[in-house]
Amino acid sequence: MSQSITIKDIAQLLGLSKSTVSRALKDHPDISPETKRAVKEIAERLHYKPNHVAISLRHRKSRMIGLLVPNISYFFFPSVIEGIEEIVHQHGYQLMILQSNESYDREVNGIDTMLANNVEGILASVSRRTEDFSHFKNVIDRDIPIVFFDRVPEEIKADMVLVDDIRGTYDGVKHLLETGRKRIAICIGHPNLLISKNRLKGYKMALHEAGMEIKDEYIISGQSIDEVESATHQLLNQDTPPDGIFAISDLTMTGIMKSIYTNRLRIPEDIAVIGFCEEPFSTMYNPPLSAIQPMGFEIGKIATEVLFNRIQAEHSFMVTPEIHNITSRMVIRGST
Amino acid sequence: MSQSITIKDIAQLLGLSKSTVSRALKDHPDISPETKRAVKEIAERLHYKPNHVAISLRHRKSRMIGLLVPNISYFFFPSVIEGIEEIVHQHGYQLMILQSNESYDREVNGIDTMLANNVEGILASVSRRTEDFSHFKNVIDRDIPIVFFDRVPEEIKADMVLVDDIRGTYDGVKHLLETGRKRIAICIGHPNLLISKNRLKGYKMALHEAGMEIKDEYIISGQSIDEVESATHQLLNQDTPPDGIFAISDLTMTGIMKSIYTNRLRIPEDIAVIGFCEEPFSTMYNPPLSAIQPMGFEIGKIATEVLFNRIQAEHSFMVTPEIHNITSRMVIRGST
DNA sequence: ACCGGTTTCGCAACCGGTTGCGGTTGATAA
DNA sequence: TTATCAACCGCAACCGGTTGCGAAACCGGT
Repeated sequence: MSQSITIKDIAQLLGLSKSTVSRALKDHPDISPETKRAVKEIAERLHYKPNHVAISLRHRKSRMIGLLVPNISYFFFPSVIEGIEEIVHQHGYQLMILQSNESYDREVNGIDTMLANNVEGILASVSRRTEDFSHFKNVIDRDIPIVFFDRVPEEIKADMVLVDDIRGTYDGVKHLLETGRKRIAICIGHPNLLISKNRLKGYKMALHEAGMEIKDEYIISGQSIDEVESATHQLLNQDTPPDGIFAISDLTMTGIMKSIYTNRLRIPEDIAVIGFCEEPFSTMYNPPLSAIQPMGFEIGKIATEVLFNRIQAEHSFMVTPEIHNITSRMVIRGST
Repeated sequence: MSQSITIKDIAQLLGLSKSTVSRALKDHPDISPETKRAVKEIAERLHYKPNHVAISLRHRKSRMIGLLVPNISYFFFPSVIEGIEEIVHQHGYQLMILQSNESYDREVNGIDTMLANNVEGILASVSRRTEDFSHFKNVIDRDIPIVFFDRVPEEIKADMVLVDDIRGTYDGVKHLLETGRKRIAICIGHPNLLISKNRLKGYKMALHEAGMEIKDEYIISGQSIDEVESATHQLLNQDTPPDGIFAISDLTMTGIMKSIYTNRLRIPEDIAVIGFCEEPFSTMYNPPLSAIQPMGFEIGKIATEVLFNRIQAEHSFMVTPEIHNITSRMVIRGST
């Protein structure tokens, strides 16, 4: 009972050849109805399950999509993955998830194992430490469709799906201005990432448009909750502390809120808070936060749809890559 | 440039046979040093990468571990996955993650694809809707090691790794009692799950030991944040509302806190809160929560270590299954 | 010159399915 | 009776590696 049963077993039991069994199982017209019935019945009875590995080897196709993410912990990416899974399963594919953990080596490694496992397409969000993108060029050279999302490389020609970073930040900061805030700070992430640059750009645009000065001491950053928390602590304890703050991500938001709590500031009386923040986190705080929803679920869905379009298209490399900007939604709650 | 290069390509280029190339690449003693050098050099130059699918087919081994979880969204499971990945990668294996999304069919399906992909071992946390466990028996019959964690089936003989649910809840409730709370409520999850039963048991033990009555109206439940929130709302607005509440999980904690916030109750003056809650969520609330840390990271690590022990042992089915209880850590913060 | 032993490599089967092509059988038409 | 053709099925190669076994080539010893 320990070995799984194969086409050969069925063939021997019925005195047929492997080929006949194989064809019978997939309703090939060359096979007589009686043979088909017999084969299918015994296959059913023995719980025959085709071996994906063998099929993958023969067809050079695996019905698997590779997903490369920096991490799946806590924020944002879980939502993206939910969106991805929905589409992937609609197509009868499986998802192979690899985490880079923000390590360049593991990212390269992950791409390698995906290729070695014959994935038919790749969804990727790059590590913040990645500055050499040749492993991705490799994928493209091998004609394997790849779609980047959220954290995208600037210099690669491929499909991209991302939130409208500039617009989202611009809207958020503008909303702070409209509610009367005069000293608005921002906390950004790793400067390597395009999203950091773009979100900072949106911040500056909004301030500039309002004729306000951009002060360097109101621009802080951090890679972890703790780093953000202490950076925020410094920010809040300077001579002219900000009266509004924009958080670039769920992670930075957490650090900021912790610092505000320990500084016993009242929200929104003392300081207003808004930023990119995914459900359900924005409503875990007290008061619930006004937020720009990055809509990870939609990003995942759209990126996967784009990917399947490429997979199904012939000569996908001929089609020019597209950039999809997802417009994020701003929800106003008690923090502004 | 689009096709990946194979052992055959190298063989032809050097006028050797496939077998010689294969052996040269893995330093087989039968091959002369010069041949090895030549083969390795050209393999390097052509970026030869062995095809995992072919190897998997031949060896009936994939160097892949299958992970089945209800979902990877938001709470708890991401931490577990981090722990799992650490060990899996230490062994040079890859992780294949499947989500059941709390659906029985998708759980069965997920197990099937894992088997079809020749995973060498399975880590599983069952869906709350699962009541028939024959798909797991299947795995065991095929001699594929499987380790359950957190949400484990009661009637299957296999290794289990779980937090000490009874003890954790007992400790938490006892702590509420020690800080003077008299009317302690609990919010549990789906009654199908052993963890719900056990955690409820710990709650009753603590109350019983203190000579206190167990009131049904203080035992609420919910499957989603919204359900928990409205159940908590009812709980808090009855004639004799509780002055302490225990949350069975991060998810229920979120619903409880939302309800407490909207009811404008003060923590811990009006009501004390404690429960199973993973970092960093327990510190996102205001005040930061006293919590029993389920230690997902450790669970993942230990479950995976147990699994690899099984994989490496011969006749793993001979060894009697073990149950590993992880003692959770209680951290007291501002909410009690 | 012959024998035994080592070194080095190739043949072919195998893992589990898939598929082009060719063969056998029986019925039908000429 | 024989040529024709469809219906049905098997042979064998293939995907990309792995491996048992045998063989050729070369060695030194006698």
